[in-house]
Amino acid sequence: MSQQHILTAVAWPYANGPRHIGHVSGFGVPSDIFSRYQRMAGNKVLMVSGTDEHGTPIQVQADKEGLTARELADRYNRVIAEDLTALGLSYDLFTRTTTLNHYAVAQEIFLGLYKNGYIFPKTTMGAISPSTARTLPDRYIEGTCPICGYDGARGDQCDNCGNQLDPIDLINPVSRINGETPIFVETEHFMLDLPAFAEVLATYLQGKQGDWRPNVLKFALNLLGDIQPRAISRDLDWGVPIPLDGWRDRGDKRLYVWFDAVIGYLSASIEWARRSGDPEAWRNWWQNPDARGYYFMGKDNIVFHAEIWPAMLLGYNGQGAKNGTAGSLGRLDLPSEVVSSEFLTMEGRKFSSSRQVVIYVRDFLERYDADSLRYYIAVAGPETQDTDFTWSEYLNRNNGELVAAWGNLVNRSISMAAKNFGRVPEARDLTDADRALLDRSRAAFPAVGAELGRSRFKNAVTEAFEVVRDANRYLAEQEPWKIKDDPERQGSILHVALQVVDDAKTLLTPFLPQSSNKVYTMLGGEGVWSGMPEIQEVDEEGGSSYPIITGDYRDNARWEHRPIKAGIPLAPPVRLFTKLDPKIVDEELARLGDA
RNA sequence: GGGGCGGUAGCUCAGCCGGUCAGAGCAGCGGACUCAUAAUCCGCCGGUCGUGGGUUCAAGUCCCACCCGCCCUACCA
Repeated sequence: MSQQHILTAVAWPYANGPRHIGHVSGFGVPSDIFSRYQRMAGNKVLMVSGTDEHGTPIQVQADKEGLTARELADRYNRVIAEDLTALGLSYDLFTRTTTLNHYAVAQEIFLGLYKNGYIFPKTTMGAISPSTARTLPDRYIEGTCPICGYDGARGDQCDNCGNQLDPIDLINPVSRINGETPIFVETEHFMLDLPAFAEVLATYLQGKQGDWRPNVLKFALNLLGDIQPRAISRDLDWGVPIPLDGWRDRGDKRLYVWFDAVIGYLSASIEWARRSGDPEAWRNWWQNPDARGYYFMGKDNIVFHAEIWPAMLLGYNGQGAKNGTAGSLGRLDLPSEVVSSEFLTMEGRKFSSSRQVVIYVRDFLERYDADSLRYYIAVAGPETQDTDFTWSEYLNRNNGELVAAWGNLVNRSISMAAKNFGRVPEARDLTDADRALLDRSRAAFPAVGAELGRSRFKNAVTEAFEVVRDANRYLAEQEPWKIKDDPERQGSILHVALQVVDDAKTLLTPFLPQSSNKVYTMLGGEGVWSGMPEIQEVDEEGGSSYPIITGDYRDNARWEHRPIKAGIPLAPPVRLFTKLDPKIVDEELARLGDA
């Protein structure tokens, strides 16, 4: 097998509240399916992420709840980490942006860019709140539109006439946070010189032709058309300090949250290496021409991952128009692939926490199984276009596909064999039909694997399920229950069926790790088949502690057919999935807001 | 305002470079079977592929316009 180093960089969930199933359908589940497959295929995967905890929205939410930003971040960091663990997402490290390590790495990247001349200061006009002295971002200001007279216009745009606005032009501008009138003052910020990377970014992106999903590539290339310098600092006290003399100790200037958040991929890799006992190990994924970096996110993040983050890396490496030299970490690799998902909607509407058009991961998992949600997202999620989540569709998928097709295949095969033989029977004198099914299931490994390798999860899971359907058809045709007078033939049929169940279990492991582990055990497997993540409490330098997600994924799962052994004892099967009562559809719909 | 994505059977969705591309699953209808969480298997029904033009021997599949849904973005002045 290939033994390639693969970095799975998963978008960082924002810690201003719990995450809903739309969020995890965009970054969480796809990235985990991908990582589990890559590990099974023999590659060395490093899957990292964490909570994104800086920025104005966190501060605003904290003010609303009467907490400090840090307290709010602590709360939701823990909630999110627990939810992602419950979903079975196999992070090597899920950390957070408020660690000392992250601050240090983010500042190092800033300094590298600064020294190479890709960051410059600039004075602009900004709105601040007189009572708190905090800056108000444009979208937190509203007033009357100077163009159409609409009185609910936001500082950045009028929702009524669609025109772009400058908050300073609004008539009667007020803060959306507390209603007071903002004042406009000069403020100095640092800008990232994105135009200096236009050329090299174009070359980089052109090289991805045929590799990335076309919509992502087209979008990214298009951005280069009018690329502009972008502010990477904010007037805020909650964030990473700016590591320059005269700025470092200022309480009112911080790095822009997006600037520090994308650096998390690197800082988390470094933190993982330190915790693994080999502090230099991260370099295998970041400074290795044979390594590949896959970034998973929702479509709203493409600009940050396909343009800004590559530009930051290029600048740090000294590879932009102004050249320069690599910083102290050394030259860093750019993303190999940016895998963007579209958006999930909820019963035909946008997810909206305030309108209660939402189902949080936690609430979902209190009532339903993680594998069941993972399956829905894999087979019906927003992979290449927006898709709609409906409870009735979820019920149908769960009951019709997981329970009736796959769960039932496992159940009928094992219980028949357990009842009649008490063990895996011998296979003798295989017929053409037997061989056809066995060949077919074995051939699914390269086919399904190819789809997984290019992040086509919907195709992959559909193809894996074809094996399940073929196996059910095989049993219907062979009718092993009718030939009790010929135990040899009956045993052969059941042996074939169990072999294909075992193959299908392997093929479905990236999607359904928990239930696949059950099948593994039922068929006599020992040890851990597919490793599951766990929360660990770790200490920060200086005393405080925080939860991380990590896990031991050196498990037995391999992406290959394995012959099952005749004679292995079989017990009556346990049920893999829970059949849902149709009435849950109305119950869940009743929980949604009307709006 | 600019850019992007999508609009395919009742439902959820596949359809890459134009020519078995008109598909899958579910639902519905009719059969078979009983090992299995009344699960499974077979068959049938079902779409002028958002609208209107155009290119082509040939267009969901390319071009133009329009309608609808969604996403991103707006420096400086």
